[in-house]
Amino acid sequence: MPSFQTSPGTRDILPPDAARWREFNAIFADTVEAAGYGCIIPPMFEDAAVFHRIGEATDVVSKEMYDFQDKGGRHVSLRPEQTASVCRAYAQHRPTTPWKVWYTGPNFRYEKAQAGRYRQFDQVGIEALGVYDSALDVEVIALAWKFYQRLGLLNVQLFINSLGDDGDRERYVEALRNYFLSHADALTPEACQTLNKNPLRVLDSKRQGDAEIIAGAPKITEFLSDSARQHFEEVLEGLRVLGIPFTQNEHLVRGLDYYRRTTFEFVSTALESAQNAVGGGGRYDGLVKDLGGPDTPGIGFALGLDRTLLACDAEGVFGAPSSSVDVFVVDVVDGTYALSVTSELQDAGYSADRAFDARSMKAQMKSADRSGARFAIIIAQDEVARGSYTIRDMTSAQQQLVAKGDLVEFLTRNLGARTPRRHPS
RNA sequence: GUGGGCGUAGCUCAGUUGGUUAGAGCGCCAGGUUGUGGUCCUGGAGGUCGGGGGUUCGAGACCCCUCGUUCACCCCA
Repeated sequence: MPSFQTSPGTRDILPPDAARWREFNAIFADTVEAAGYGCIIPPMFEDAAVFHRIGEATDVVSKEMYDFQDKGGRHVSLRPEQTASVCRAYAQHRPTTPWKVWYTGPNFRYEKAQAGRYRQFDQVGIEALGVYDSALDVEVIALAWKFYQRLGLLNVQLFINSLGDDGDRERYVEALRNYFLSHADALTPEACQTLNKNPLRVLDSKRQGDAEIIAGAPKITEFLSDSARQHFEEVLEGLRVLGIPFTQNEHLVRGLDYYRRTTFEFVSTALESAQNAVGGGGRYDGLVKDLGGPDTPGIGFALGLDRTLLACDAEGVFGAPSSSVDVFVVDVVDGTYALSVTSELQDAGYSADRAFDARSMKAQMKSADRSGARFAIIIAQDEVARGSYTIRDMTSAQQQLVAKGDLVEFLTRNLGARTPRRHPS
């Protein structure tokens, strides 16, 4: 056993998996930037009070916060999500609206790890602030849907619900509380505890014993104001226009207290583990105001990177990219030729690797094979004397001599032209 | 936080009712007429059996504690 290993709920993402993560983020960025969302990078920790706005009664705040006092006595917390940070950023910088941003990065929750759940977990997401229009709800949901499609996921189901406005939500919660209290003897003890903290979340119970009572509970739809109801209808109609299939679920309440009106969740039906929600989001029209900013509507979603990749595995799509270099330089002279040839080829835009420690030609060829390189460039005394290097095509095993000054031209002919990525001047 | 399963080589795992120097496959390294990979053959390196305590003449096997991991609950992505 090694002396040190990763802390519980954290892990190393090694190659080639990390390359897969990068690809995941790149596809996400392409998808949402095409709709006008700009990248935002909020800090990984901030004043714990920012996150308390998520809701004191939520598990995320009451028992999962990674909070501590810093050396200056400030009470800070590692972010458990990024929505609150984005709203804090909006209140702090007051950008013009609509303000549409996207993010990626790790979040932290002190939970016990299990399949698809970690203490440090990555999410990608978008937030759009300053717009009440239901068309924005549709755009946000559609972008998540589009992204899943681009990954190749087929077995993702969209559940959607409306929690109404502030007043609707309060009246509904009250009605639920009364209903559940009158049936408290038939509920599981766990559900009764939840009832004390937040009656809404009793609806979320997966326990068999609660199913019957929940089925008879009042429906949110009966409490929606006319404007909230109309807004919701418009969202559903927009989804139909785009041909995005959805299932209305009146029990979808989600665990964060700031949600208003539209809430939605993406569930992978390919996942057999308990954590099968791969993404979720909704409107949070009061959150910016709660954080001391102007009364500003907002909507967004977050997708769990780890879970979405688990879903990809379950469906056999979006595998880790195969990593390979263009050429592998085998130098059995003294290693200095490999040094300059790899450098020269890299400057020309080709990826080139080599072996170290003056290993035998056989050993170097083995490394060349493992590197996945299409060509091995072999340099021994003979080649040095001739000023031409042996190039071996690793797939056909054909070899030929190429003058050392013609290497780039040879690769251009066989692999296509390349130029290294540079910052445009 | 609660409950169940599991910790033996880098990886996947064997290891008989407790009994000598703990094994295999894969991977890695080195050889197989010294200029050549992917197949094959031979050899080699690599383990304080998660850690600590206990029972015993003797523990990788049994007991306790602990740490880690995994699955589930709770909750969430």
